[in-house]
Amino acid sequence: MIDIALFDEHKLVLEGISGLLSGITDIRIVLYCDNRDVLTEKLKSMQIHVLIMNMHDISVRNLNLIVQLNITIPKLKILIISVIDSEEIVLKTIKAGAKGFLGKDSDRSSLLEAIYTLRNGHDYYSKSITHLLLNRYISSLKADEMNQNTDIGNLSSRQIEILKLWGESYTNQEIADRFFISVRTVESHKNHIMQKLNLKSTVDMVKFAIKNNIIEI
Amino acid sequence: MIDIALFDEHKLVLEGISGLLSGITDIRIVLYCDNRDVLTEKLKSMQIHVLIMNMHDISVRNLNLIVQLNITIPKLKILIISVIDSEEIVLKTIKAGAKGFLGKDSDRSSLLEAIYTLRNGHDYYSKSITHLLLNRYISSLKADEMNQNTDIGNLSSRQIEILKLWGESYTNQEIADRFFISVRTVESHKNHIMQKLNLKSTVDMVKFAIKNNIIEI
DNA sequence: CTGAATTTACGTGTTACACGTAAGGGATTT
DNA sequence: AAATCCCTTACGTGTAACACGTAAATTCAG
Repeated sequence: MIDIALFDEHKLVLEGISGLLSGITDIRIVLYCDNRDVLTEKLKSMQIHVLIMNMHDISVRNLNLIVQLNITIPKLKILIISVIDSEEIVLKTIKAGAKGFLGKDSDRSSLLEAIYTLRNGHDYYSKSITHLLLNRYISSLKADEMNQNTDIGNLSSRQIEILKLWGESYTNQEIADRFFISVRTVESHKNHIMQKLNLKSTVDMVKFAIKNNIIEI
Repeated sequence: MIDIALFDEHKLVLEGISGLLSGITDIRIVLYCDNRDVLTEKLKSMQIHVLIMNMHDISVRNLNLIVQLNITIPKLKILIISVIDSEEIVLKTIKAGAKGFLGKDSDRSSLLEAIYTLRNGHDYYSKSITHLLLNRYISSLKADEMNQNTDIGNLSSRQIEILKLWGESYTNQEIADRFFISVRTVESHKNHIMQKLNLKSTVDMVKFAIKNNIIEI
């Protein structure tokens, strides 16, 4: 048996969703709520599996509600329903901690699917959302590839070694000790790196090293 | 009419795919190729819409082939078929420039769907691939969120201003001039930032600033 | 083998950082 | 009203890092 809570500030929507779920034997709606202020308190006192929440807009209040619920009641899975399936709203709600999102392409069967999926501990996104996220991811993958391949190859292996340690906040002296060379030599290496890459400052050198996966953020 | 090329080093696979596509009136296989060395030349001399390529393994040769084809024949859409639908192979082929990927869950109808989708200029990924990519993206989104929210809020607006300029490789003197304050004050601000955030070096300060979107890479 | 690049290193002057100290202002608390 | 906390400003002093030039030994490729 799955216990559901419904939250929306319009009672009509509550009734509509409620109707869609009537007749399902293993789904039970145990809370209807149209008041944001009492929602958290009520949810805290009950053992609810899935909260279905309608997102009319992407207000900070809504996002905060999701974040707060995830903190106070981690077991509760939040399923978002929204007619607005813009990238922004989807990404922000997921980041806030929603475990499912039903876009405007969803029907009764995908609602049920989503509830069962969330109950089983997995995420659920309707088709349109899936496409949207996927496109975004793919293009970010491709963008990644574009931004690779600067001229790390021009640096010698020694120079990269130095850069790597320096990028982990070692002092020149520590680097010198590690390689059994003089501090002045470490300085020379860094000078050469700066000249070779035409960098103006050490800040730029950090950025370069990060871009080229020489150091981790 | 869509013109297709098939590439695989095993002739059996070529015949198998060919069989799946026979009887489709608007799809025409115009090139069967089992030899990597002549593939590019033949493709260059023909006007082919979709290349179907079987990926037995994720070798550099295969990935390079995709990259090279995308450079020399940009109009050509590459559709990958593979029984290995590991994350690695999928991500790498997509990054290399493949426009579609059919995992082991695919059947004849999804092959057709993929061909038409690619011909229309869109990407196509079979269900298992879609799930795989989506999970990866979602977890990266959530990881992002985890790594956010360090204690940027503890920095005063003045301190952030200083950090921002310094992160763009301005010298202390330049920053001082811009704000009509002493160089020593700029130093003080940076000292306070380091103390407050418990940073050991300026390298760490750059990393902090990047993590918290104060400066761009 | 020869020229170019790498690795090593120093000199000298400037800039940045570390750590402490401190005064004045604004906001909040007691 | 006084005490407290934080922010902004600033200095003193010593150390570390950087800028720029120079240079020798080594390595590497044409």
